[in-house]
Amino acid sequence: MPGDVRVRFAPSPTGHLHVGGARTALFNWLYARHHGGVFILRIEDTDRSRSTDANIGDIVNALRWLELDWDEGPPTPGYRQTERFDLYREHAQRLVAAGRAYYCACTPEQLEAERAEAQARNETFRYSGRCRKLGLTSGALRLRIPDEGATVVDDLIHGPVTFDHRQLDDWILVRTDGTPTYNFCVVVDDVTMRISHVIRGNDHLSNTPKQVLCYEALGYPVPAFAHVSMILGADRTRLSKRHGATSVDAYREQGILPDAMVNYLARLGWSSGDQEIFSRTELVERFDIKDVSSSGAIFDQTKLEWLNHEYIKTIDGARLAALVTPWLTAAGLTPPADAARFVGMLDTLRERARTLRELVEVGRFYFERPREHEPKAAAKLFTPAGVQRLDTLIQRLAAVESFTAPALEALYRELVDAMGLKLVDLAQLTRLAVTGRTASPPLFDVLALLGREETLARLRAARDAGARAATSPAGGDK
RNA sequence: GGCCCCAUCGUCUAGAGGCCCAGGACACGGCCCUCUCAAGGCUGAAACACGGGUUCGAAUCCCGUUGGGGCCA
Repeated sequence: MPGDVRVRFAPSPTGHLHVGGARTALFNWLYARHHGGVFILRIEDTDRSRSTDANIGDIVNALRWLELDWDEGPPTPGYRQTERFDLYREHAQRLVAAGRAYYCACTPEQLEAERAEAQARNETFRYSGRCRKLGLTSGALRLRIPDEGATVVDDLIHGPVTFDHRQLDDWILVRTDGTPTYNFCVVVDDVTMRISHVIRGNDHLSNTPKQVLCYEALGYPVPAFAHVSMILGADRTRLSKRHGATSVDAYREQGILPDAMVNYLARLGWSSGDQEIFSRTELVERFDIKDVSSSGAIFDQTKLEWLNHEYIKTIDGARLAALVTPWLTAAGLTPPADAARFVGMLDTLRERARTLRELVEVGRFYFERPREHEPKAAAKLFTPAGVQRLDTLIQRLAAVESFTAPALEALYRELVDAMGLKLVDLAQLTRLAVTGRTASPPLFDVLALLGREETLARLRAARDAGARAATSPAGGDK
C-alpha cells in the first residue's frame, strides 16, 4: 500500500547514541506510532574501521532504555549494511545497464588538479563528466546527472528546497575498489526497505538532491523527506563532546528517567501549544512532523533536570522505588525490606532531588547513620546546653506513646513551649543529630520513618559526640 | 570559497496579516508559606537581528543585509 508509513532510524555505530540521534529516532518512532506505521532500525556500518559490535549493542541498549521499540531490525539479520553488499552491487549493475551510471577512470591526481582549478576560479568543483561517453567497464561508478534543470526536495519541515543541477556532480556510487558510497547505500536501503518517509538530521539535506536523482534513475518512487534541525551546544555549534555530555548513556548515568529524556527531546524542536509535559500516549497522539521547528535548538541541561524533577515528583512510588534501588545498591546502601516504609522515605525525598543521583545523596541518611555531623553546625549546636537538650529529647522520645509524625510534632511543640524556645531550636538540633546535616526532609516525617530505635540510637551517638567535644575543646565533633 | 538551511525573552517555544505595546515554560529577582532544605502560591525583569518594500494594517508575506549552522571541498 503506498499510503503505509514505513520509517527508519539508521545510526552509524561509531560511538554511543548521541542525543541528536536519539531525538531523530524518537521523531521517527512517534511518526510511525502516530500513523500506525512501521519503525525500522538499520545499522549503517559500512565504515568498518570505526564501527564496532560494542557500539551497536550500546545503541540498541540506549534505544531500549528509551523504550523506542522497533518493528524491524536487529537482531534479525539483514538490517546491517555490511550484510547487504549484494543489493548494492545489484542496483549498481541495474544503473549501468540502464545507462544511468558509467565508469570513470580519472585518477585522483587529475581530479585533484581540477578541483584546485575550480577553487582558484572561486567555483564549486563539479566533475566534468569526461568519462561519460567512454563506455569504460571498470573504475569508479558515477551517476549521470542532468546538465540542466533543478531538483526540488519537498521537505515536510522546510517546504520546497531547490537545487540547481549545475551545482551537482556526477557523484560516485561505487568506488574503484568496489565499495559502495554512503549516499548510494542509503538510497538502496531506503528503496529496498520501502521507506515512505525519511526523517533525519538536517546535515543530510544537502545530500538529498543527489539521492533523489538516484531514486529516479533506479525507477523508484521518491519518499517524503523531513529534515530535523540539529541539536546545538551553548555556543550554537553542533552539540559535541566538548559541550559536555552528549550521549544518552551519560544522561542515564546522571539519573535522568527515560520518560523525562523522551519528553525533553520531544519538546526540543517540537511543541503543541503551551504544554510542557506529555505522557507517551499524548506524545504519540499529538505528534505531527509539521509541528517540528526548522531552526536549531540548544540543549538545555537545566531544563532537562527540571523536567526530570517533575517526573520524579509525580511518578508512582513503587516505580520510583524500582528505579532508585540500583542506585542505592551501587552506593553501597540497602533499602528497607518494608516496601511501604521505603516508599514513605522516597515520598519525602522526591521533591528534593532533580535526578536519581541526587535522590541518593539527599536521602542516604535514611539508609546509613551519619558518619559525621556538619562541623560548623555541630560547633554551634552541640554545645553543653545542646547536649542537655539532646538528653531531654532522648528521654521524651523514648517515652512518647505513638512514634508518628503528628505525635512527634505535638511533643516538640509542647517541649519548646515549656523550655521557652522556638521550634527551630530543637528541630535543627535533632536534624543535625539524626541526619548529620542542617537540611533534610520534614523532621517529624524523618523521625517516624527512621523509627524509635534508630532515632534514639542516633540521638545518643550525637549526644556522646557532643559531650566528647566539650571535654576536648580543640576538637569538636569530627 | 560555492551551495543549502536557520533567525521571537539568556534558553525551549506559542504566534500560520488585525485577537500581540507579543503568550507559556526553564533559569533569574522579590514577596508569601515554613522546623531546615525543598516544593508550592503570587509577582518582577526579559524578545519579534537590521534595512527596505507589499498592505488600511506585519513578529507573521517579498527582497536585501548581517549573523549562525550544515554539506561539498
